[in-house]
Amino acid sequence: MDAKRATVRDMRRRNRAVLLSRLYHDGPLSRQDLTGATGLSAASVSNLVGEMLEQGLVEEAGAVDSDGGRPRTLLRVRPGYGYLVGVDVGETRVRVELFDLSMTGLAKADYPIESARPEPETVVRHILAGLDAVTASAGVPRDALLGVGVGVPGVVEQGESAAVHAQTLGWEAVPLEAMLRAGTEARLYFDNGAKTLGRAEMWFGAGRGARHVVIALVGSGVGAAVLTDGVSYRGVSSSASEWGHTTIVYGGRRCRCGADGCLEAYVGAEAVLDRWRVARRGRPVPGRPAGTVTGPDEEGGIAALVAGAERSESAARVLEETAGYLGAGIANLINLFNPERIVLGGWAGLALGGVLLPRIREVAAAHALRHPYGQASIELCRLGPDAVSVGAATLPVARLLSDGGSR
Amino acid sequence: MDAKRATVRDMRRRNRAVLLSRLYHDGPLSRQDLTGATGLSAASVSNLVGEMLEQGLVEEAGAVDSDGGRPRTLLRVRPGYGYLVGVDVGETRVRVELFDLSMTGLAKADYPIESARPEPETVVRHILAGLDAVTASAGVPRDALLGVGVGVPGVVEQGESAAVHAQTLGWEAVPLEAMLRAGTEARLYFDNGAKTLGRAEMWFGAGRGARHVVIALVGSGVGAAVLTDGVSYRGVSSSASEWGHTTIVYGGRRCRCGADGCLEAYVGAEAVLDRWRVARRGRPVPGRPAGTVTGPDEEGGIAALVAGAERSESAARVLEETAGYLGAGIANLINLFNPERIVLGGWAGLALGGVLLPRIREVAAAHALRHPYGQASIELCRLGPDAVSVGAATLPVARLLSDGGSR
DNA sequence: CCCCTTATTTCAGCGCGTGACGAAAGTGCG
DNA sequence: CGCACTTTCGTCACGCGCTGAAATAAGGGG
Repeated sequence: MDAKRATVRDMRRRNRAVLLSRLYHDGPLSRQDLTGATGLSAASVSNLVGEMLEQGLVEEAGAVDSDGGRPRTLLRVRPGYGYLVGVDVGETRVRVELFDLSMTGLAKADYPIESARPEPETVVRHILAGLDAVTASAGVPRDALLGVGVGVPGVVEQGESAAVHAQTLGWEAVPLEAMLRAGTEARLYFDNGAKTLGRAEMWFGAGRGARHVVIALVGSGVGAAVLTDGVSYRGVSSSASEWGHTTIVYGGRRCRCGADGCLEAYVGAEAVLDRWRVARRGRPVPGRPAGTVTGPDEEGGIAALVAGAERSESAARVLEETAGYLGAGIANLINLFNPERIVLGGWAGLALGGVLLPRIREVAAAHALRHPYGQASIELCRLGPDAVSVGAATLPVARLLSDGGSR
Repeated sequence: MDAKRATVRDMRRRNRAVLLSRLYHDGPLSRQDLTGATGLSAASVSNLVGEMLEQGLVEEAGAVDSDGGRPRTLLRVRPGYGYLVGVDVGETRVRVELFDLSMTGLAKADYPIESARPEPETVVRHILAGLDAVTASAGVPRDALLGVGVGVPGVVEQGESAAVHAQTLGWEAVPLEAMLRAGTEARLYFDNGAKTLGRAEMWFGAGRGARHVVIALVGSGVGAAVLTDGVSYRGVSSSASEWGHTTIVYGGRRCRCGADGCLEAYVGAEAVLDRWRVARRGRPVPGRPAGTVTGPDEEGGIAALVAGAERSESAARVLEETAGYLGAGIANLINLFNPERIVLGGWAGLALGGVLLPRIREVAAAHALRHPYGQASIELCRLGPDAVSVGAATLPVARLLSDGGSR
């Protein structure tokens, strides 16, 4: 509604941003290529690139013949211009990983979390320790750190200072940004872990090249990230895309969120295993709402279910039903968001999708409207669940690119 | 991903756009107010406003005392600078309406559609006739027409030339833009009718002031429009927000779209009446999928249902169930889009919402996650269903504002 | 009528992209 | 080996557009 005014400086920043993003995403390019790709005049490209070369933001990267004439010198973003830290706050461990600008991993530190409901202070301590550890081990000085991205399980309320609501950790409005800021001067960025994974997939995985992608993640929980032109959709406070808690079976199974018939209560890993248990024994464990029966080894359970499909009729039936719910849930995403591509991931999503993908596509086709379905492809994630920290580290990179590298 | 370069001219266009939008939406303002509101320097505001005054885009509108000093002269967008036409292609009639820039209706023409599956040519002929009729009757010359916005029932595929897919009209990829362009030189804009209604509600109705709104429309069909900062969310080809065909009861009632368990098959007007019929007779008409039983007077039926709630137990039950489905569907919107406000409308939505709104809020609260629910208010549309043409006419206005009025 | 306050306009200054022109860096042919 | 040709890249004068400072306009009060 209210765009902000533009000054002559914003223009330069923006043009630097355009050039820098182009160089970053589309590999080494010559100045010539850049004039064509961005529409800027050769003079401006030369000017802007010269400035960025001087600042060490970009560097020359060889040359390529140009039949007959002066060879083009290639340019790329200089990986060593700055470093990023990506943090993955998982339910069982905190991972802190250091990257250079080319997203090459340089160091990594893991801190296991014992409690199912860890104190925020503990997590903060782990993150700060990891920050020290990875920068020290790679010999990266503090002021070369462009920023720290943190992916958390739960809702990140972006605002003056980011706060986290994570039901699974028992966190309510934890002022994570303020807490971390007390211990470091690095620029901090926060987002939901599923969304950072989506970012990673978008930049380096199955989402490459698409403008409009929905990443659907299925693990113990179920979430989604909607990404348009590289930026993720956020509502009023960024708690958007709570796909797992949309109603898909009105009046159906009780979900751990307290509502009935959530998608998560049917296709979340716990829920799938619980449904399998019911299918084998004939009836559910009484008095226990679905989803609370957390096995010590859900991953093994899902693997067993997938493996058992050939021999066991109950396993096959549960899988078939899961494909049904998942396909309908994906059809909902297609109808609501009309994406170019749906990327299914998460550890359970990958395990189930590996065998169920064709069936999921069929069900989604039956539930979605013909037209949007025809424009969407359904694929599996290419990066593993470890990419959460990669995606978190792209948060400062995105900032750098959209700022054009202004300090 | 790839923003476009900026030149020094883009800057001026954008600053004009910022000023113009401010003036348009926030009523008469003085130059002084504008400097504060936009961040531009007083010199630039004066310069830009002077230019726009000269072009007749804005005009002075009185003055207001400023304790002790020179009074501020107020400025506003000049309503007669240009004129808009909004077209509402409904299922029973084509309405063509002429507005000035302040959205004051100047002339109107309706053309009934007899066939349930009208030929595109017929509709095009009506639109062109209406265009002539309204401009002639108001004495607006052709070159004063800023543009024509058309709202259609169905999916608008934006592209080189807009095409329309409207299942209810039996239209498949109708090249409406090309067809109209053959008969007029006006600038043409197309969007789904529900979305244009959402735009109207956003600019002049219940969405005013909110940055992030979802408009949920319930009539015979069910649709939604997601609006962020005044622009509506579109997917790859803008067929986004097909809320009515998201699955809410897995394996449930057959919908006219062919899938099972769509929201529309429960809360669409036809579906509600069908459910009521079933509730009264005890069983459905066999062999007839739900939703195809189009009564001649659905509106009367819904009114009767609402009125009958006090006496008839079956009516009360059907209403209660409807509130449940609608609440769950709205909760899905809240969870997925995390809006600031949900606006329920459409003729059936208003009729049902009038009595069911408190109950719908309760159900939505139970189904949505606490956090996003807490940030969303649920309200009723303020403008009637006739606002489709108003919303359609805002399409060219939006273009004017974002262009800063450059020719 | 003069002074004070506030709003608006004027003006010099500066940043920025552009087009034109020229330098740089190769290739191919005599 | 040198010259012509091709293609890429850098430099410069120019015009546009925003800004801050100073000047001017428009009232009110004494």
